[in-house]
Amino acid sequence: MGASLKDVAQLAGVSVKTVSNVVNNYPHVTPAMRERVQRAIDELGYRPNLTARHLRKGRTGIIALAVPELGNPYFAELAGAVIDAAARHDYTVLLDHTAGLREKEVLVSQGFRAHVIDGLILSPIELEAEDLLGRPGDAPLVLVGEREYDAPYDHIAIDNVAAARTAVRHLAGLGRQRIAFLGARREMARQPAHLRLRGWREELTAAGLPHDDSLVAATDGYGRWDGAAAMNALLDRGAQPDAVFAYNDLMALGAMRALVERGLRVPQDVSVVGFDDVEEGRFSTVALTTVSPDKQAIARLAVERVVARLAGAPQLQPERIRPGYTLVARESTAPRTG
Amino acid sequence: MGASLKDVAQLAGVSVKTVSNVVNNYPHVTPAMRERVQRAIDELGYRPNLTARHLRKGRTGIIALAVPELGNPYFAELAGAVIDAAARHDYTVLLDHTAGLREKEVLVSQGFRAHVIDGLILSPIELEAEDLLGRPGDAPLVLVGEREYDAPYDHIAIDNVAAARTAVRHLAGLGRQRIAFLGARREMARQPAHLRLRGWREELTAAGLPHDDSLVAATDGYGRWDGAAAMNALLDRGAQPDAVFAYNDLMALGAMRALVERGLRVPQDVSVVGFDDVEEGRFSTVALTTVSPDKQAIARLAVERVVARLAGAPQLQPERIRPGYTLVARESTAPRTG
DNA sequence: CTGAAAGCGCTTACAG
DNA sequence: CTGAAAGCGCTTACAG
Repeated sequence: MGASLKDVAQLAGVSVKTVSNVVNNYPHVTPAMRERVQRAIDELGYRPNLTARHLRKGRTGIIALAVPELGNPYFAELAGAVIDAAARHDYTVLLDHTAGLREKEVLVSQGFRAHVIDGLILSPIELEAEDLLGRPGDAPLVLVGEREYDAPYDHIAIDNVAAARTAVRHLAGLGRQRIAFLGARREMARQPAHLRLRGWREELTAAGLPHDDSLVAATDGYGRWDGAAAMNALLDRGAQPDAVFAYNDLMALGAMRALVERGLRVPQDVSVVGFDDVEEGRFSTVALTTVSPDKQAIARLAVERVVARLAGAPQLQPERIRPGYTLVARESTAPRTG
Repeated sequence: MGASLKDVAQLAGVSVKTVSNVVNNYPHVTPAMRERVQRAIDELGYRPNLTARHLRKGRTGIIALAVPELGNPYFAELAGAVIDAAARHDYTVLLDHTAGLREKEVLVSQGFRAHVIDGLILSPIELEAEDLLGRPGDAPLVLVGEREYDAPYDHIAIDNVAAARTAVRHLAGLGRQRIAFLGARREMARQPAHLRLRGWREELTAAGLPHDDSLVAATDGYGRWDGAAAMNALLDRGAQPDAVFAYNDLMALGAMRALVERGLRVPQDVSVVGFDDVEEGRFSTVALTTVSPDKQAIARLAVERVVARLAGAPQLQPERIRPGYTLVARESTAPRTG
């Protein structure tokens, strides 16, 4: 049991209000009074009970972040950036992961831990727009990532179509003609890879290249293993790509591994481009070319948006915000010289 | 503004106690009463205010986890496992990272967010035993990882000396004679690599191999870049190792990258063993041999320990708990055949 | 099985 | 510049 405000007030011989003033650095307190109270605080080892404060103020200073999978370094790096950005606004971060399961995403979006979180940043995979309809509570929700919704919520995401086109253009510029796409899904409509696949298709057309659907590999997940499996499936059915654009770095890395195992050389035989710019791609034996979204900006904007809404920014319209990205060319798409 | 218990009670024409009984699934409530109350709850869209509950009960159901760096996949994977383990006990996880900075670790260990977290799991890098002395508050603290302290706290960590010896034994068994260690620090006493370096030294002795200090590379950090830099430094000073045991997988991966850049082959010229078994090592072009700590067990045990202390387990002595580990041999230490 | 009331530890008008 | 008092929304003995 720690000491309470009342205990401190009693020891210092003042009212709780005065102690509260001191604790909260209320300016108009005489130095003598401040010192007297501080002495009592030190003596008792008093620490304010934040829970009581929360109840009283209706705010906790905690925002939740829910990502699909912390094992994916993209989300781990993003989470780190969100924690830092939140700290700059004196917020702490409650972290949850959804495994990309709609059910879990719904649970989270409906406000898990009601009243203990002031706001929520969610990176959904399978969530549908209708799931967002009757959100109870008033904790602001900010969406992050490549899924798009017709829903009145802020959404922070780079322009995935344009970014994908940049990647494909890079490959086409290298003279590659049979550019595969790894990471589609069976039903395409609203899946995460949707926009990147569209970018792939658009840019192929722009480059005057046919888009051969046998060069598209569908997967169930988005990890290294899925990338390797998709690559193998493609090769097994005789697709013979000379380049691969993968949904993300993890899949690209898995694909590279599969290529090497089959005796194909990267980049000489097959060029590879990923998406996310996770650190690991910089250190793979063949360093990975990738689309690098500005993760710091994504994290910062998401947090700022939550904070602005909490500050009651008047008439803040739900907005689609597009942070920047760059194509980082590395060894996996080095021009054929040797 | 959500509805309160009182609002529900009023609408249902009962006392708040009765509503509380329903909300908390108190068994002795007549079905008719339960239904009446439930109807009022539904109508008002009532959701209990957890903050108030927390204040009243003195518990929040939140435990904090502080790791050095989420960008290190080992910690990201561990964090994921902790979140899952905590969920099994109905706890949510507040996540923070310390960058391995003593100052931040002290802050965290002193109970950041007092009263909002019920307990704390901390993986320290630079924290000293004395920093743990006058911990205020009574939130249980469980330590995790390779730093060891003479302090009355639970500590979950695999046997780092034995694990390191296993790795070095594996290398020696391959006939390697000049086994380098990557990841020491300038002042060795209490640094994280301490125990693994000791294991390296002990096993070298046991194997009848001299331990040449020129084969030990010190680093400042523990990332991929540090591993590459340490490897290069070692090679630059003409050390000529035929094997490398790195403090962790990230450093091992960085070292492999450096070796390849210098035209050295892994494993033919230099065998490499890491530590952590992060998924990325399974997919590197040369799959990485590693010591694999049982992360699930570490996470589970840490959470269980916090929960047990919160449940007021009587006379629970602070304990050092040692989860298991295995050596996973992969391509980076394949026997020389070719 | 249900109700009336106190209290968790704060903050904040409202006085003075 | 400081004090007395109400109230945030729950839970929990204590009665009945």
